[in-house]
Amino acid sequence: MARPREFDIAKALDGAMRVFWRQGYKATNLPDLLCAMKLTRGSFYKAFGDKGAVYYHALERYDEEVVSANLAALKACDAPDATTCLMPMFTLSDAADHGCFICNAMVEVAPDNPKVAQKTQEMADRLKQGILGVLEVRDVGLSPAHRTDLAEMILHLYFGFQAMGKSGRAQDDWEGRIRRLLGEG
Amino acid sequence: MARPREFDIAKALDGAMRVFWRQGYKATNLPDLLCAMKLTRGSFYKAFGDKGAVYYHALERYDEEVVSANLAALKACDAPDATTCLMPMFTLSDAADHGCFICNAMVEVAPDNPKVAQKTQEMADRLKQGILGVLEVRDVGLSPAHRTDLAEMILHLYFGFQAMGKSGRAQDDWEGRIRRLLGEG
DNA sequence: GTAGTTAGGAACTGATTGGTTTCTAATTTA
DNA sequence: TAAATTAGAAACCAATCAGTTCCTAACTAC
Repeated sequence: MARPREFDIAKALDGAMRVFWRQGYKATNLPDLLCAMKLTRGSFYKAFGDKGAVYYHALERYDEEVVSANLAALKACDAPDATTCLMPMFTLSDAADHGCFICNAMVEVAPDNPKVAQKTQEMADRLKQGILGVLEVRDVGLSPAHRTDLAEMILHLYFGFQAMGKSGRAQDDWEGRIRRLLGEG
Repeated sequence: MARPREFDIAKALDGAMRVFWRQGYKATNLPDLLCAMKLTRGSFYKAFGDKGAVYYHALERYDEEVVSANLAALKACDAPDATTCLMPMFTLSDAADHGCFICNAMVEVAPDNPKVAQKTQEMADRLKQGILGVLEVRDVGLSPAHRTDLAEMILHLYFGFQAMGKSGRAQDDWEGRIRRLLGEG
């Protein structure tokens, strides 16, 4: 006894993810957000509550889509060396030329939003585990502690890379660097 | 034949630097900014023009004060190993528990402000040169190209470290990692 | 058909935004 | 003393902000 929802919640959140990813939280106003979600104000507030809630859901979708796809690619890689598998993380694709949503959320939103802070940490941990998995399958000579350290360093390199990318800095030869870091030179 | 300015421009910009550093550009409104600069609206607009101009000046002051102090410390360090000299960069002091202003500006402002983008790149380059200086005095066995690569990696590690720090993540043993990265283990 | 829920659109709220103007009083140099 | 410039406070501006309300129309299940 009710008219069914016409828009697709997942698709709407996809649009929200994209616009928050590109513009950040504060810089995205309601009209921007509604346009990206293809929703009107009424439907928006009835379905999601408020802007902050949608931002969190957008983070969740980034986790489910982008991060998961990233992890799957790391896992599926069959190159014999770890560097080759990790390189895509250090190639700014056209689709992601606005940086990494996790990094953006950490810097802009996390400091005064504990829920977002925790979510970004969880996502960073997932990435780290993915990197660790790549190392475990290959550089078997390393001690587990050393391997964890390397994964953490690559994760930090990744975030630093993403942050600097947002200033438009030209990117350099990361393959050689990662290779040397992992002793695969 | 004119009443002299009573407030200290440098001190006012210092206050602006602190509040922008802590809160970011968008999250800092005029009342916040005026309070931090200890200025009234009238004096503010007459002396500086607008909020955006003050943000840029705040970045410049960060460069002159914080970055310069950082570089001076790197240069003055007399420890025999590079790691010991670089470690302070990876220790979040109380004074800077809101991260690194350069990193914040890169992520929040640089994407749609070319002047800020260029300034952050210049500041990052200064940091890199400082790191490079530390390496040049010590690890003389390295080739120049390898040394530049290492400096760039440490710079990226630093920015990644700062970004992740904003999510409140507990910090781990960076001394061991840097030491191993530089072959000083 | 009717109850219940949705969509879409528009109007509206109260608060806040960055920025301007206008006033008086103070302080300087010539 | 007179011209010039500042400080400080307040009122004011138009625009924008997130969020609410109200309306009609559409749709589904009972």
